[in-house]
Amino acid sequence: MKYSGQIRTLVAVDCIILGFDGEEYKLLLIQRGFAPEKKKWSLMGGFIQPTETLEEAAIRILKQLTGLENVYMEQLHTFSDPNRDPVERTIAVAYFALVDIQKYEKQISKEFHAEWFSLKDTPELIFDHNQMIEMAKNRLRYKAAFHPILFELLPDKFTLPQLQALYEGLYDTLFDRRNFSRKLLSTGLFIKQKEKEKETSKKGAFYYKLDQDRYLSDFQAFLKFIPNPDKLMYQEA
Amino acid sequence: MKYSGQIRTLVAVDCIILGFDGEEYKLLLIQRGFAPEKKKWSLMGGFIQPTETLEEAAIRILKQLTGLENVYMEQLHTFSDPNRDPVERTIAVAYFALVDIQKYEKQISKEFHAEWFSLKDTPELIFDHNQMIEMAKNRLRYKAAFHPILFELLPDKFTLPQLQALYEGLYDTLFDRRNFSRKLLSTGLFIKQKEKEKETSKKGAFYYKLDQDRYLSDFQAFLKFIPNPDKLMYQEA
DNA sequence: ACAAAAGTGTTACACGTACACCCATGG
DNA sequence: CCATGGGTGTACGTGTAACACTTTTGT
Repeated sequence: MKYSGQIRTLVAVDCIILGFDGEEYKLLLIQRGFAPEKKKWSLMGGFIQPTETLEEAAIRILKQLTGLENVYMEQLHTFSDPNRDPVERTIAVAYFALVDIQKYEKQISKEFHAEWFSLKDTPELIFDHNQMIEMAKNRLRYKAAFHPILFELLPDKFTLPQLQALYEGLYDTLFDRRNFSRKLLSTGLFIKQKEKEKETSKKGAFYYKLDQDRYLSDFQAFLKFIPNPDKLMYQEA
Repeated sequence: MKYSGQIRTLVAVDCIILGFDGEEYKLLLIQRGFAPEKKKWSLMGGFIQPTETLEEAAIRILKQLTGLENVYMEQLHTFSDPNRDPVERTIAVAYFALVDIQKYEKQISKEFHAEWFSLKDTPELIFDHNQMIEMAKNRLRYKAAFHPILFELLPDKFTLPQLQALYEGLYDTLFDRRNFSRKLLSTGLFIKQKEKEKETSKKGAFYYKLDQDRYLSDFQAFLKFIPNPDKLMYQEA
């Protein structure tokens, strides 16, 4: 039995993959290998398969095209302009992913004509992909303001200066060193390491690691609006 | 020209319509008129048509089934479990809408077997609709904590006690009257009216109206996390 | 006159912000 | 030994939370 009198459409998944190289935000793009718009830069994308969910499709596509696995990913928005794809009507569900750029930088570039671009200087992309990226940027800014999410972009060990550069880059602002470190450390999410990073400065900066347990349990901690937020539970999904 | 070798699927739109009757949050449901699950309660839904966007489909469906127009609506999430609809694979894009329950209460109920249910006591719905509602609840709580959005649920004129009940209902908490009114009035979003509402109390409570201009321009004002948020622009879409 | 709900004022505390100094190290 | 960047401490102001009293009016 089927529903009658209704149209069926293609459903695509597009992944916005963001990284941070220590100085600025990066976006992973590929050169589209088939028509239309062949050779033009594009988000990683593909069509959903009969037995998988959108999440599974996004994970599959990410792995196929980049080798990346176990990365932070969330559904962003579904795009549906009837003419967004000139070939045939296609609904596109956009996901955005946050990855540790160093961990994967090498293996990616060769195999699939993939390349990291500066997020501030994104080329013109196919279809509505530029719009998707705009939305992803906004979502990330929004979410990072309340949730400890940006650590997904850093290596396991990172320094406070690195962390600060990460936040400063996202909001295009400068933070006071002292206030920044106090605020971040007061969350109790970080474990100070004994080693120092000595590449970038003479004194060296201590490494920190994320306290994974607290990270997972405190992810929701944010609401100033509610008097006693401790008693409430929030989750977006 | 078409993309070859790919499946096409049905795409449905489901609307989660929320209201507030002065005491509690309400949810508008209809009795499904066709198989499967005929007669079971369901969200308002329908299939996307060839030349419309998802947004347009949501607006169309809302109007067809309820007569409602010009209401607050935003895309919530896209659901894609391969077996979520037993008849045939269907991707569902959920939207949630906030409506002034009084404005439309009467005209709805008769025509389409629609009914308001208490949000706290939602019946068992078809497919994954209960899950959609859960997500809508969370999204609303999340968003209302930072954005002046709940006014969409109130009539043009409303009192501070009503407003407080609205917030208390959403977060299932009690607020201090004095602090609450100070905080809300300090936003400058409200215009005090000369008339009072005298039904519910002896003294009567002054009516307020939303300052539409400020409402639209201050909608983004929220971020505590960033030192000088005035200089930044945020928007989710 | 009293009860019930609306409206306003004050104070203490916490948090965010601004700002100055000390520390460690490589050249 | 000095320049550079990392780390810590303190004072001030703003905003939030806790709390008590007055006002209005129907019965």
